[in-house]
Amino acid sequence: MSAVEPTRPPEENSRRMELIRAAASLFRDQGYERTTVRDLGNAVGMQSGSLFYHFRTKEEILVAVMALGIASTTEQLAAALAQAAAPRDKLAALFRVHLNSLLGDNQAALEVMLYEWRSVSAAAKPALVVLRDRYEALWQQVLDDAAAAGMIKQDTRLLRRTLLGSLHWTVQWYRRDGELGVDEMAERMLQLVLFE
Amino acid sequence: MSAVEPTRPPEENSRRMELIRAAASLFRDQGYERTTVRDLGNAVGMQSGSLFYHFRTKEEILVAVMALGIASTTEQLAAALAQAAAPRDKLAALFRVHLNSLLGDNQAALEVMLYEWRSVSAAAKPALVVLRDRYEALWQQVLDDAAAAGMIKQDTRLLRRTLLGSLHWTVQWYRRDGELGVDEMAERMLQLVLFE
DNA sequence: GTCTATATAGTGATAGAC
DNA sequence: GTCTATCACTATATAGAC
Repeated sequence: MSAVEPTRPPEENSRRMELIRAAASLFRDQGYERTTVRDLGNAVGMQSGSLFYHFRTKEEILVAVMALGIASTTEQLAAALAQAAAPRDKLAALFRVHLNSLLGDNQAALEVMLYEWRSVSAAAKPALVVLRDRYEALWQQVLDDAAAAGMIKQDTRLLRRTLLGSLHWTVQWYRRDGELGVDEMAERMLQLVLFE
Repeated sequence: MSAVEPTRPPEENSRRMELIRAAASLFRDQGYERTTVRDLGNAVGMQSGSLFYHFRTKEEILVAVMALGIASTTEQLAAALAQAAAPRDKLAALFRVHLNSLLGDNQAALEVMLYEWRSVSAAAKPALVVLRDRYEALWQQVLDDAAAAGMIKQDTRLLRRTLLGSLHWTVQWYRRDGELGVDEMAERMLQLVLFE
């Protein structure tokens, strides 16, 4: 499988990345504050003290989870947009990529980024904000193009914020065992914003 | 001012309510987990041990904050809907009441209800869910009427969830010191969903 | 109803052996 | 790179005086 993801850095398969992924699930399920370093060690089969060989603090783990969540989502969105030609298809990509990154299998990191923001220290925020702004800039561009094509409302800056809010909040009510699939829901949410 | 709110229970002015309001602010600003009982006592000028005369556990305070947040918002919405006649005015009331309850002065309780849900024990959730469902039922009725009148899209159940998500998320980006007032923003967000 | 004092348990992080 | 052992601290909650 090594040839499948040739562009990823080598740390992808390291112990450190294994820890980040385990932390993402725990932080999502229990919250950052309620997850102890003992929980984290347990999840990867090591003692809590050993974690601090890989990370200096618990917060450093949180930041790594968040950076992974937003960066990998941005990567996926950029790839999807590159493949889509029509404005309608680019719009659809926004919804589809975001919801899959949030609600899909083994996708916990983006949710942590969105919902544990308060636990990030002031020192660590700027770097994450840069990543988030990069993601939202992709959104803004697609929305502006769609508005120019007369497909959606013109108030695109507020529209971007309301749409992202709608999508972010799905984690609070979406049930994976329900009738509605993620891609299907992405399409229906897109329909709500299109003129026709 | 006692005649202004004649229907409120007597506990409104009690020490208990004072504590609930202080807790709402602290939980909103720092999060429930990061707020200690010492913080809470400090905020109302008492020792941490004294809190437990009024509440059995810290979680009981959280639940009281949430119940206040959702119940008082429901009350305000019901009152606003009773005064609005046209479907357009009822729609506007949904946005206006919700945003003011979330972003207005001294309005912390609803935000706590929305963002600290994970810290509520399974035993305490059902009672809060009843209150939340009552609030959302008001929304659903107004949206159904507006859709029947041809003012908004027909997929009103998903629309309710996306709109509430949009509104909930405003706390993450809205700046009270910015240019945009709460009522003005409510109107613009309404515009985004109206056919014309 | 509030205080002081404290029980009980858990937390993040460190030091040094291996 | 991981383990064992533990430090230093903080948390919620309780007991009994006032």
